[in-house]
Amino acid sequence: MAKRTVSIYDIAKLAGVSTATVSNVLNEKGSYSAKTRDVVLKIAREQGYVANFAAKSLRESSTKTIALITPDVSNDFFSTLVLKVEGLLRAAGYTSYICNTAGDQEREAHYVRDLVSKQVDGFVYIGGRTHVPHEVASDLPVVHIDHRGSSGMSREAFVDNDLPRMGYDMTKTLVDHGCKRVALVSVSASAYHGDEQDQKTGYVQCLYDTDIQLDKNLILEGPHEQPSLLEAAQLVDECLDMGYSFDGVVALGDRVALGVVNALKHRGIGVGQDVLVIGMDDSIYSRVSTPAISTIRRHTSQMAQRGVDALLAMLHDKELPEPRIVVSHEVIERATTLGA
Amino acid sequence: MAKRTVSIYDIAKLAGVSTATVSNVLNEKGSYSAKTRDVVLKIAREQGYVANFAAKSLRESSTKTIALITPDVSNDFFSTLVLKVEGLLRAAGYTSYICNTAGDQEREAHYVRDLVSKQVDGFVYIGGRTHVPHEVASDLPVVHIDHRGSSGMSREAFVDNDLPRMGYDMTKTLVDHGCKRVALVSVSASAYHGDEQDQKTGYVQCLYDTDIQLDKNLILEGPHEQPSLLEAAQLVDECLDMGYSFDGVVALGDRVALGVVNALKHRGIGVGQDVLVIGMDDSIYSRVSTPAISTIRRHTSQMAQRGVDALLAMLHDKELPEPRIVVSHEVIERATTLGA
DNA sequence: TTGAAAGCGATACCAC
DNA sequence: GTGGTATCGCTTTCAA
Repeated sequence: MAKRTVSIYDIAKLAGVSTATVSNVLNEKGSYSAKTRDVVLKIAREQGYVANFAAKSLRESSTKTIALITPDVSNDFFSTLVLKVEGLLRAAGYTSYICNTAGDQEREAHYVRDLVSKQVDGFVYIGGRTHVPHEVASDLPVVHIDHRGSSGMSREAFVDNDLPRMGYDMTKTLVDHGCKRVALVSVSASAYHGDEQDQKTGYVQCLYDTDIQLDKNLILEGPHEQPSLLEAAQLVDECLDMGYSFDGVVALGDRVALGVVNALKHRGIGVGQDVLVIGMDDSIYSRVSTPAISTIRRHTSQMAQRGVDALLAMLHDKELPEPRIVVSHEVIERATTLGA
Repeated sequence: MAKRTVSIYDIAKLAGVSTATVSNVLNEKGSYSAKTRDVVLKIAREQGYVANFAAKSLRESSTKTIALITPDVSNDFFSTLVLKVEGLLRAAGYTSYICNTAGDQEREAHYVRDLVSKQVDGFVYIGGRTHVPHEVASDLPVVHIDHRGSSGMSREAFVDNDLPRMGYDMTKTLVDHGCKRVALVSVSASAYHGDEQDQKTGYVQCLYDTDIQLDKNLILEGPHEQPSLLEAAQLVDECLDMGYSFDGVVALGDRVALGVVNALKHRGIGVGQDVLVIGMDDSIYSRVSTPAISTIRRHTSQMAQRGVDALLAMLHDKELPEPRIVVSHEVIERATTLGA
């Protein structure tokens, strides 16, 4: 293990050739004899040579690196998307830089600056709601996946679900099972307050379409200060303590749904019988629950694929076929709406 | 928003000074008049100037970037550690590169090569078990947190828990509550087979110390092919189906514990009454469960802190006070050992 | 206080 | 097939 980092120049000297030739061999470009190639490769291996990425990207003004910006990697839904996007990018020869903003706009702005400085080739926003214009001299392509907001860049694409329809379908599922009083529970991080208004629109619309009277007391919205699980349980408790009742719950998020289920179980209310519950995102939380929670599957593979496709198209300066992509979703029914 | 990326040279020309002066102003180094500073800063801001990181790190041969290598960011315990380490490093002026190896040694080797090429200043391994010697010319400091394996680098530090003692304490907790037949359930990723042997040692030792006969039929070990939750449930089912019985379960991991709890509940066995269960890591899984699962808290903040301290010490070429750091753990009792 | 110029490591054009 | 050399953007030394 050499102490000092070995450069292309060292290889050239040891091999008795020029740096140009070494570069050619190492990158399999240009032409060189088989003998030269063997010598160069052998010496490079012996010396533990690794190309200096800084020099390379300075010269090529490209890093083959994409920044993934997400508010919360500990959120199962986001992290799934992040992992899928990362995998697809890797397959396309790009490295990903995963940035966790924790919903902090200032931190995000700082990140963006840093990333532009680090010469990333593009941005992918995954989840959340931010509006941090990129106030730096760059013209990088940006893709937003399940992300409300714009970067102000000229080359942007958006991949999303039809959120109002999602809220509609969740509500409709409960109504179809006979629910007459459907509550809505939503816990949003303070930084994203109002994050889930689109789903709420669908909820309201569905109630209207099915001639169910909207009851404002059944719209339970809370900030995301403690874990959303506890927050949700608390909202349900408060609602019931005040004497309101419901026979169905649309929970905007599986974690929220799990909190609701726990609170109901705790009160001896039959989840899946007395009260039906549906969550959102088909995350681990909906599956570990007993009873298992009905939810909305959002087709993350497709979202990741479409997003990466759009990004690659922009990176290669191709025509963008569709700047706003809508991916379908699907209702997954489990015990909390089907009963035992 | 300028189209072309603006360099220090552009700023210098516009400000009517030299690049050296611009560099000084921007880095608050050397000396310059207040007037020069104001002009330079104003122009830099107007032009949306961002330093080219590649050029900077090429010149300084330091990137102020640390690579964090972890097998599985979707594991709550690892991701907590990753986030804490990242936070501490950020506070110290370092950026983190988060690398998810998925337990794949080849992928890890590839990563390491890439990271050395990218001129990271150091490595932190978080979790898992790998032994990928760094076969590249570098002499970077490496810290291992809850990670079995060595990089072969000359400057290394290790932060860990006392794993045998952990297994011992888990088992002892159950025995202290009166358990006589204690099962051990372990689900390890195939890549890390035998990952949890250390805890098993403690389990065996505890049984020996408390005069409980070790029953090999109660040691349930499975590979981690499907989600460990299901795997664990299946192991429990198989064991019971074969007619073996137990009154306590040491589950090596909270996800495993949750699977065990679900399987037992499903059979109508009173968890916390008929059978006591203890998990490990104090992750989200132990808290979302009903009944809540007793577990081992591993003091991740302290692990992160000690690890980062060691890394910074090595980066600054200080004396390393302690190459092998052992962090304490703590038994957290909840409903699965305390009953309702 | 300011500036000219060398050099970090790799690439690529253009001679040979 | 091979090599000399300008170049990417920035920092830093040394002189002015």
